[in-house]
Amino acid sequence: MLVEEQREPGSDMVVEIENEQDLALATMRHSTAHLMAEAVREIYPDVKFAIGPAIDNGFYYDMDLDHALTPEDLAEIELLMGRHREAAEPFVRTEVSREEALKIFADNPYKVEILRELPAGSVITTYQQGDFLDLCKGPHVADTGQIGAFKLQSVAGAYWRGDERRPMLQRIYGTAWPTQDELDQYLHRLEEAQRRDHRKLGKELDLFSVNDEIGPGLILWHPRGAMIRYQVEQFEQKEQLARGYDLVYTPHIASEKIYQTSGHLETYKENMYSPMSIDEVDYYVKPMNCPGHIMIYKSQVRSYRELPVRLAELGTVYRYERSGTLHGMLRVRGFTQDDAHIFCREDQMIDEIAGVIDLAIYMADVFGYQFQAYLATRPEKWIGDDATWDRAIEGLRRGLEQAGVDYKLDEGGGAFYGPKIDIKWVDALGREWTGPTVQLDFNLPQRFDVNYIGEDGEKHRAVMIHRTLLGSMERFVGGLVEHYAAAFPVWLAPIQLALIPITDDQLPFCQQVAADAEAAGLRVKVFDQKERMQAKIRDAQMLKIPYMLVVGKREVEAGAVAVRLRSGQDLGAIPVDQFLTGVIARVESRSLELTDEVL
RNA sequence: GCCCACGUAGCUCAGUCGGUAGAGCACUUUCUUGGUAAGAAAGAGGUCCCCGGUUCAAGUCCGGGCGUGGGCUCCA
Repeated sequence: MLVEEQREPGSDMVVEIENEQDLALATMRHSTAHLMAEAVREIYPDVKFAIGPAIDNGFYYDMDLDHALTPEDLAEIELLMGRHREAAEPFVRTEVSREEALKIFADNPYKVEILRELPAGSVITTYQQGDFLDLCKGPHVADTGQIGAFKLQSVAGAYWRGDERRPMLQRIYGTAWPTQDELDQYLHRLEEAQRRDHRKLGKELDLFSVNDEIGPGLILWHPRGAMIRYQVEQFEQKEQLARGYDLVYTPHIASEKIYQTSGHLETYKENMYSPMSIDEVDYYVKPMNCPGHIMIYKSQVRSYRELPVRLAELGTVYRYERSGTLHGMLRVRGFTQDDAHIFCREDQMIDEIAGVIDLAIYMADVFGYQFQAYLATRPEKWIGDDATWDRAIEGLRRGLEQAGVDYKLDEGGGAFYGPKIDIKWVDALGREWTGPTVQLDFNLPQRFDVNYIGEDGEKHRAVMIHRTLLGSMERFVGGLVEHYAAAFPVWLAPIQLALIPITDDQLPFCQQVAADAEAAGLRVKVFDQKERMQAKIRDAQMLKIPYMLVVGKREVEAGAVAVRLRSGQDLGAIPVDQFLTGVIARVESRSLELTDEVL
């Protein structure tokens, strides 16, 4: 395993270090954090620094400061940083005893707390550049002149030690790169990400909204967004049926009895909404689909012959998420999971796991994502016994190998009730998204006594696998919007064809083509408003409609359409039949591209 | 929930020192029938997020609430 996570007091590098280059970059970024601290202290001598690690793409420093920092302050700090960089101040490393260090940093409660946690005899290092001295394990670059191009990005609040009961500190985020060119490229990537923001595009293309009066974190799917979701759902459901899953539906509310048995009222209550009383029994809106699926499994005595039982549901759940955590479609309070639970014998476990992974890879391929798998092992708090955990982790490992997937270990990242595989999708911008998860559960089968009758005529505990492929429809479609920058492949595009008559004389022909296309199952919009053709093309372009079919006198006479792609490419006139046949083929093959020799 | 910022027409945003509101797009009507990213004119459209306070006077200042955004924590 190459992943190494360093969490050193006072000099964290909260970042994956996989090679020398990563280390050099992280070192430079961490030094930039010190450079920033030097500048901040020059302006605000009373500042007390907490920790300032390197992170992905940059660094931050947490500080206790009475003055509330503004973006204007950041510009001033940057300016000072530039001067200290030009001065090429050497980073001087000094070893001191813990007692000496406690004296040096006596007026900084954060550094003192860090020091107190270190063993009494340990050797402490400090680094000084200019007249700024900091407690720090290092390493650092030789002098501030070695620091590349940087930019301070934002001020945010952050709890000391990430603990909401501790003081709220101010955190300055920055980014740093070896060269100005790389910095510019990074800033450009950030702009691109903003341009693709699903909240912005969702509004522009009329895909979804949230509404104050409906409530925060609750998504209203508009017709075009709903069409994308519908296509995704139909595709996935059919694929699951083909792979031996059975579809089920379970109620949105359930009595408290089931959540007592499942343990959710003990361990998950803070995420559940207040109950409603029906005939003097408390009913909860479901936060998870598992209990319902378990009751379906348990509705009859199961023989080893009928396993595995794979129950799938697009299950809508509601969870209380704290207001500050809500984010567009990516973090919401009500969402629909593409959930499934597989009940099987232990000897079927590896095949089932491999089967889920195979399906997950297929989904990634269809939507054009790269992916990275993680195997999450036993956390500090856990239930069950060693042997079961070992067999389960081995099962997941062999499932991954059988599916031929490379993976990284996420040591201790499993749930208390079982280990899991997480697959992260890597989108067009190289960002990771929550993707499929395959989770083994030792807890619920025991609580609900989930079993089957074996060949020996005895009861055996069934293995229970939770799995989701897309996660939730909200998060998945939100992610898709950003992945494709809302330029959806034809099979997903809410509107696939724009019919654009040049004058009203071509309107009847356009309406006929539209009717033919719709009869063939395509989604069409005729641009019949009283506007010039250029304006209609612009409208269609803004909606990112894959194919714009311009029809003038020449096309009507030829029984053709002039095909313009949303890329701006002009394919010229194509006979209507030939064009429709080509598009239908692309829809059926779920092609990610709009053209090839067929069109 | 916590820290910071923000909330003005359907959308994107102006609004100076406190003197009761503006643009572009979209919408409606009229004119225009135009060959690959916006033809022209007119009209309509407002609880300036909500509640309270200061003031002769509040979109503007102050307090509280709600919502949104950037983070912390958490997560599908």
